[in-house]
Amino acid sequence: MKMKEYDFTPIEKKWQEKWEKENVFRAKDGEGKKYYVLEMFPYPSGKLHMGHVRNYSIGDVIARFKWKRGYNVLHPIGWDGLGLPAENAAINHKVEPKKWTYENIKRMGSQLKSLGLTYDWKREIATCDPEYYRWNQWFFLKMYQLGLAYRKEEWVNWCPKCKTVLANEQAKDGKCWRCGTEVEQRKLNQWFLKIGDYAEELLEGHKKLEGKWPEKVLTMQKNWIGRSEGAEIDFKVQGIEKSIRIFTTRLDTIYGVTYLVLSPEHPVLEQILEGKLNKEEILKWCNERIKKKKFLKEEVEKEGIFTGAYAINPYNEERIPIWIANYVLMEYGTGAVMAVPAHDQRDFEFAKKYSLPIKVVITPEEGKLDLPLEKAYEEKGLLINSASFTGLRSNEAIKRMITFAEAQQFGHRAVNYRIKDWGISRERYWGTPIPIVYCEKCGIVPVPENQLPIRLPEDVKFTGEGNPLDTSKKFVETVCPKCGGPAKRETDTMDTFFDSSWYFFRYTDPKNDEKPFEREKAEFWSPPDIYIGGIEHAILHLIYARFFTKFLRDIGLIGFSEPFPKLLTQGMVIKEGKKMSKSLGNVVEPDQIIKKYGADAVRLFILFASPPERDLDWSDTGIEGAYRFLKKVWDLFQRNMDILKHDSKPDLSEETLSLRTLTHRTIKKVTEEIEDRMHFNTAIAALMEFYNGISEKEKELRKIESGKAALKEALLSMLHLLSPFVPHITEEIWSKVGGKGFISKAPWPKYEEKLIEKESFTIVVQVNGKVRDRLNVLKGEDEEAIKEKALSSERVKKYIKEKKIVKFIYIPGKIMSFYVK
RNA sequence: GCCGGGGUGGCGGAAUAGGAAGACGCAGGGGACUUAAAAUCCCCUGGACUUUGUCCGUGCGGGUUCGAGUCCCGCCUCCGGCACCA
Repeated sequence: MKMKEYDFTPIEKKWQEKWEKENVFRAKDGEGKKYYVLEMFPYPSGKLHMGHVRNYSIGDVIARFKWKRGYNVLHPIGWDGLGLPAENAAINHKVEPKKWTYENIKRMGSQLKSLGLTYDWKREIATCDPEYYRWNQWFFLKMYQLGLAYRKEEWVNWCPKCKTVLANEQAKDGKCWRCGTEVEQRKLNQWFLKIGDYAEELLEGHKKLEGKWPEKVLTMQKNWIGRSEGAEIDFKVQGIEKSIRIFTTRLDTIYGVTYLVLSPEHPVLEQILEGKLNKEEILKWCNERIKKKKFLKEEVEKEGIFTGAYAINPYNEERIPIWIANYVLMEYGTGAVMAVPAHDQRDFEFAKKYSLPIKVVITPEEGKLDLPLEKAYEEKGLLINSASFTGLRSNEAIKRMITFAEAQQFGHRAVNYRIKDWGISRERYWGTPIPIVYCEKCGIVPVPENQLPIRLPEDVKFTGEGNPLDTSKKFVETVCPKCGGPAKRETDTMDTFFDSSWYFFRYTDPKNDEKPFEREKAEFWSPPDIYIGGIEHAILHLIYARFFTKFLRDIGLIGFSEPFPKLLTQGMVIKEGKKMSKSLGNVVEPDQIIKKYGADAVRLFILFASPPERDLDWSDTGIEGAYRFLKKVWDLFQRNMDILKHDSKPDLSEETLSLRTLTHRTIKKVTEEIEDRMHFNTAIAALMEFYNGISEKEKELRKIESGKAALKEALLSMLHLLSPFVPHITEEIWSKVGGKGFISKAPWPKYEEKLIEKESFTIVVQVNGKVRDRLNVLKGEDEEAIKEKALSSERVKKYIKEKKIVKFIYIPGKIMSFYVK
């Protein structure tokens, strides 16, 4: 008999077409038990990379598993279509961003389809579609009404090459995240969202996510939000009315303050320096620091300058000098710091450099400080030299000192956050236009809702300099919605993180042209039951989306607060321990691999090689192994076609029992690995063992009727268990053996508990912790009988001899342990 | 510096609640089939030794326990994040 060979190309094409044509994976609003699988949508850069393949294969296994478990599954895909590369393409290759983007979407869409993913393509969205970004504009207007969106002049990171504003996180280490150019500081009018208003809630919400999000991500977010408790205290300035407010977490050290320090950008400087002879000199010094201060890689040498002014410590009325120093940040706290050189290392270094006094006010509870100090003593301890607070422990002193400040009205308890408001303005073209016009008469005027969307104009010039939107007269020149007079449009567009902060709701109602989405639909599907994506979005995207969800709740569009109750962050795909990159020349192209081995083999390998959260080392021989396995599976089914078509029921006859036990154990194992742990590598390993077990017994069992039935049960179970991982080959075999409909939707197999219980066990016998023998024991044998067996074993006897058994432990079904002396 | 997460054969990884360390796969070695090769199949594959078996072995050093890759204490090291945050 000549067997048909495994020829994946036509098989994969055939089933991809069938699935699409017969609308197999359409999510149905409002029906049955729902399951929403979400993967981070891709930026349409032009082609799929292995990271995408991994991300979407993981999601697809879950989606297919849930379909087979009878769920109504929403598994959508879309495109994070706006962003800088489209514009760079326009500059470098003279292609319009729109054309470039949609061509990429088309190409990447067909790449995704070649992987056999279960997306509901009817729900495909693209953020660059005016029908999508109009809702960005709509949300912005709501935020503006609520005071959540506001405009202010702010120092911003400016990339001189991209000629754009960068968020702090896009300016890592002082370099532009895209082009690597050194970032400069500029002061510009910017639009901001008050994410700071939600800082506490964002932190509070983590409690619900514990155990469901990777701890790493939660910690990163916590650090990012950076809550710290302390007090704000006002210091009067001698000679002027104004006082300077500082924030401190160590109020217990306030008797050790020997000077105040202001950030070079501090607004109070103008007043303090009024009338001082060297005012200009000092301001010039400040400006120099502002320009270069941010994002320098190494720690900058501390530098300062005396203002000539003095402040009064409200606790002891002491007169202390006011300095300006480069180590104080304007964007944290109040931009002013009380300096306690004895108990803060930074102040200590500064005080040493400029010969400022160092006054010890905290001493350890046990032992003594060596004086003079060689470095600051930053620990908490007992207060000394602190008037009526002397002798108190730090924590108690802080409490009492705050109470004192509040009673005297020069200070109060305060909480500070590191997280800053979200600057969304980008001086760019390929983004969502901010729906604001500037009227000479009326000032800042929001565009009325009925004028949305404000579309991106097409008569723009891409020169690589400045904002292309400024070059479109048609766009810029408009009329004021309020007075009808001439006005100019805002030409800044929104940060693309705005687009990705709510796209997962749009999937639930993607064609709605009256609202962003229907609440009923959004709430039927969302929140997504699982969200899968790269760890690189641990902070920004995931915090913005959480913030956005709380905002949507506050305007009544949804009724819950956390968008992603369960998060799976997958590791990178690397090769030989290194990140894949063009410069290293170690990029593996999904297209070529699919062509050579087929989508099923690629999926199988990528899921088998490592658990999802770890980095995955791509291996050219590993993919061969996956392909080999599929060929073996194919052949196994080919040569057993007769059995599979035969009508039979497995029984409990003795010679089939071990295979039947293996079958049912494998069902259990694979089910749990997918459902509970999402460790697909071990699920696949179990299936390979299953294959080995079947092929070992195949010949024997084919000879008897009951054996054929057991084989049939095993083979069909295997086919179902394999199908979420390798959907094409299993669909093909399913159709060959006369399976009804699509295996993709046929019910997942169930295991029988009674077949999983083993008839006999191996009991390990240890003497003094070392394995000395293994006993075969039947189910139901009692402890005494087993013990007797163990003690009569020659191997065990040898080690016990005439020694005394001091301790004896028996763990049923596992181990027996003797401790002898 | 601070906060996370790791470290198991030649390699990717497994061991889910403290109970047989190394499942499964890759690579390697040997054999079968073949004129030959590919493909396929079978066997071996942590180390050492005095090889019916014994001892050692999960980054290092201690500890708890009948029993530790797993728990505790102290280090080393790699990766990631944050970093003058008052």
